[in-house]
Amino acid sequence: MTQTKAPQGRASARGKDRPEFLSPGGIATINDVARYAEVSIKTVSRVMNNEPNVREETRAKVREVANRLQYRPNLLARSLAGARSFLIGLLHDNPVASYVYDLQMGAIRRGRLSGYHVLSEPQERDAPDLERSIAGLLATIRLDGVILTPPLCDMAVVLQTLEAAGVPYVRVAPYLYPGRSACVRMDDTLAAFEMTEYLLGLGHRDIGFVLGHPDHGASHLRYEGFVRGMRAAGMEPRADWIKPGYFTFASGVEAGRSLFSGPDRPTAVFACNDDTAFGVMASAQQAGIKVPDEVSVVGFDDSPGSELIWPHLTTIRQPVEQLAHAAADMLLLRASGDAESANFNSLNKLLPFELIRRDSARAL
Amino acid sequence: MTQTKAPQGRASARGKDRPEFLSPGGIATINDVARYAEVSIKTVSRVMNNEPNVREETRAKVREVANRLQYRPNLLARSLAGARSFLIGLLHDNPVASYVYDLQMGAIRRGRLSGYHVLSEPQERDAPDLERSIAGLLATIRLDGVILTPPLCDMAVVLQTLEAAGVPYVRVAPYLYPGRSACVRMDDTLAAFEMTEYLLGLGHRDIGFVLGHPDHGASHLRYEGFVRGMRAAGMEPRADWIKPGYFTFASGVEAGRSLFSGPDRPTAVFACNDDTAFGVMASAQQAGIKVPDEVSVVGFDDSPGSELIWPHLTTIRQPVEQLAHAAADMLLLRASGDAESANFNSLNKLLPFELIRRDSARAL
DNA sequence: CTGAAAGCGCTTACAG
DNA sequence: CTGAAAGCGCTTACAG
Repeated sequence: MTQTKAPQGRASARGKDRPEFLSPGGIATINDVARYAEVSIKTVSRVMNNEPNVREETRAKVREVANRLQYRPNLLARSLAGARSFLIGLLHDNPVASYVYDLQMGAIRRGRLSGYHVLSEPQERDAPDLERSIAGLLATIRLDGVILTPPLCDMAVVLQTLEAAGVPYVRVAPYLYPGRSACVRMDDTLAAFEMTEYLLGLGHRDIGFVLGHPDHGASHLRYEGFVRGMRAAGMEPRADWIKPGYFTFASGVEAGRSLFSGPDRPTAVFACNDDTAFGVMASAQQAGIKVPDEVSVVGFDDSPGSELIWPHLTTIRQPVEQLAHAAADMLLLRASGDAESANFNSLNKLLPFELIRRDSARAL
Repeated sequence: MTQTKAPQGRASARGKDRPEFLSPGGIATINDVARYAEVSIKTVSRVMNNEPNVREETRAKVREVANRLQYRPNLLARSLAGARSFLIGLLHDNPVASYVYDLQMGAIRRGRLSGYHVLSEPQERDAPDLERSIAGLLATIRLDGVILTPPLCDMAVVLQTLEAAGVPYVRVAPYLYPGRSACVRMDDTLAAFEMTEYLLGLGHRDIGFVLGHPDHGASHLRYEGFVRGMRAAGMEPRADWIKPGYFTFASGVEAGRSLFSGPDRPTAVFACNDDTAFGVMASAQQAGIKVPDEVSVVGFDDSPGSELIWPHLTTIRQPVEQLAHAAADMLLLRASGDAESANFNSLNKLLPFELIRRDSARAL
């Protein structure tokens, strides 16, 4: 009963005789709480997990002791013993830092509501050992779920690896393999359609388009929206005004150079993302063509730079953080068993976008 | 010996009779490897951890089996049993997404070399329960180390909480409490000094300065560099040209509005970071003052926007990713016991910056 | 409503 | 050079 051992560090605190009083840097365990509350560790476990079948009086006592000892269940021990790891992974390979950052914050914020943590795992989609890398991650850490972002979310090998490991995943803004998994998206095609309508409404007829990276589904969806928008107005896009692009500033410069090379040029350019639009604007300025007086330029993303550039960029605001928040939400609901896992894969959430009118597009 | 049980999921695979053959989604454990290699789990453990005292022949056999079964030690189990968690935390509360993102990538990349993962943990510095939040994190997950970023790295309560929990930490770009912990930094003062010299070299004498957020040590260090640079040239900064700022675009606009309000205005403005510089440039343009023809503007950070804005921003490039890489390096060396933990707290690494001359500053 | 036992997949501390 | 035992801090499955 009366133990005289001095407080000890973690390594030496092994064995049945843990110090009677927690050492300064010592962290209380379920055993400490059980001992002080004079119940079994199973009862402590029940209280901490809000399980039923505990007398209210007992529950209160355990809570009080846990509070006093500042007890926090060890996540690692819970993971090892139980069916959940309280960890979700965010797999990404995306050049736009702000996009990845926002996704991450969304996942982290939703995770915190349920005691979950997020592991940010960059992956290189061209790496020859991509499969090994992901499979290794899943074997090393038992993730309760994974959020897959473009372009990884459209790679069969990635999906297969996750499925083989039996790890639930939600895809953000997927393009290929519809219905194969739970998804969270916004309607890229509709957004591009509306942006096209907006340009047409400003009187533009000669509209150029700069494609996005072909690996990213969004490139194709946005292009489709552009084409549909033109056709809905009885027009056909001019093939020589459709330029390749890679979601980069440089590719926007390149596209602009080509678009603005002769006298026969578009009065508006729709770039597949903001960085590309910035490049287009830069090349216009270099060519002495004024934006928006002589050419309107619009983008897609509402990235931080869009209010920095001059003139401010008209663009589409994506609910990036909310997408990841919703994805994490699906995963956590499933992990907690609240959701019907049966049709988990058919979940498909659509979030709204917003057309942000700034100064880079103007009536003809 | 001959088990007829069908492959089972994780939950039902408990007990001594694990399936003889791993189920499709099943993950090999140390027991599987030991059984197939006909050694004890301790020997497998030795091989996986590259410990000595294993016959080369035995080692090879274990390696072969581990490879065949695609065995990966379970991180959670290693953490629980051992002294290391293979997890490091990155605590941040910073408005600049690209800064946090780069730090994270640096930590992740260094971590991977040693099988470590990074937990990104945003914290609100003004939250009343900041201490509880961090202490809770540390109690929940046994982190092997924490990387502390500005402004959290200068908050006594944060340092105390980490120290009380006995978790080693490295501070990135700290300002207060020198020598209290291992640090990684660049010389903000010298960088600002050199930027000031550069402006002076261009013939500017009337130089305004926009301060950064007072919570961030970098603000003070950079201001100090500016003052020193001026004094080294025999000049004293004009007090009415020192404007408050908060590292934000809006505060740059505000500062610019004030600086450019009358005819008696500076010929150059040194903003404490890029976002602020962008704001200063915007307000110059609104006031009809041309950059760089009528006023030079320089920033600090080399953020993604600095090549987007027109004219391109002259600024200081910080080695952000490398800072976090170096911080993680210190932590991991310590965790692996290679480093002398004794003087760990006196480690202090200085990384080089670079003055990036672009187009926003010009000779008078 | 409560608890004793077994086990998660590893490492530690020892013994030989 | 190798292994048996105990333990990390929890949850699961079961018994009462």
